[in-house]
Amino acid sequence: MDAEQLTKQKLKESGLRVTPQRVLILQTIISPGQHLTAEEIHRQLPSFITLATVYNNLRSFVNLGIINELSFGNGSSKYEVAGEKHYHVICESCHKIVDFNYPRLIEVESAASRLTDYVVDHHTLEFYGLCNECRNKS
Amino acid sequence: MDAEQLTKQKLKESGLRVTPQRVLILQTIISPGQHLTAEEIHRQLPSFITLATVYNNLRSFVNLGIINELSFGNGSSKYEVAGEKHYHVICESCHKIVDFNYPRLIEVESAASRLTDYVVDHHTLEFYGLCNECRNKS
DNA sequence: TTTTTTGCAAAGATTTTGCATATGT
DNA sequence: ACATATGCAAAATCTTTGCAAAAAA
Repeated sequence: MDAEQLTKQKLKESGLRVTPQRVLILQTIISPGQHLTAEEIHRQLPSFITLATVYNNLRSFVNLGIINELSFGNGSSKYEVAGEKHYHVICESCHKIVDFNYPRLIEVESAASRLTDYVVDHHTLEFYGLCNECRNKS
Repeated sequence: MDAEQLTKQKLKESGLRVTPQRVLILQTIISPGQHLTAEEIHRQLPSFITLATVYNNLRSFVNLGIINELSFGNGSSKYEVAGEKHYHVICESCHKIVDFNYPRLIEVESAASRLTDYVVDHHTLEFYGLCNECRNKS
């Protein structure tokens, strides 16, 4: 089954109608290791797809757990396929994101639950630094 | 030395002019355990201080390392005094933040450096769950 | 044919900016 | 006096929304 079929199936499973817009938006995000902003996704799509449609669908996909939203300080988000859990390493200069596999920090999470009045159910861990290219530039 | 004097000293050390606006803004944030949005800070201040002035100064303070900015998905930030490093536990319902002390994850950071092409210099780790009050509500 | 989705343009929310005026040093 | 900060209103960003027209099931 090719990428288009997979995408369509994913939409059906989620109870969403299969529209060309959705198929194309999802296909753009679906390859692993991609982290795109709404703008970047929109730019890669044929021009009949509106930015508003991109935003609307990204929100649906996030709500249904098909994709993850990564929020940043500048007020914009990046999106990735939901799949294997992993952490992120982010370049402070060009904002490129790379996935990084490491055992989940479940004990730190338990400690957080124990030491605060919260029932903790997940956490986010992001590493910041400089990527190879940006290091060579400066 | 009282809070006002401490605040003024901090401003001078940072090379900033001591204006009443700055003293009041900084005093609002300075007590430990506080995590306020620009709006919340502004609301607590006398009305002669503009929201624009609050934003401008928050940015200066962040750049000078006097305070930390915590960014969120909804596009708004919260601010806290810079001081002892700690992690945060965030309520998914009311967004209340509580500080949480735990040894820094330096080895995970080294692993991130080692396993990616990045030179990592810091990380952020946030725990999400429900606070006591919100749990009792639902 | 019924319900959902799209596109458009307009509105929202948060944050930044330009410039004249006021203030700190 | 001089440089910097403030206030104001307007602009900039990113994202959401209302509603009529279009498309999916």
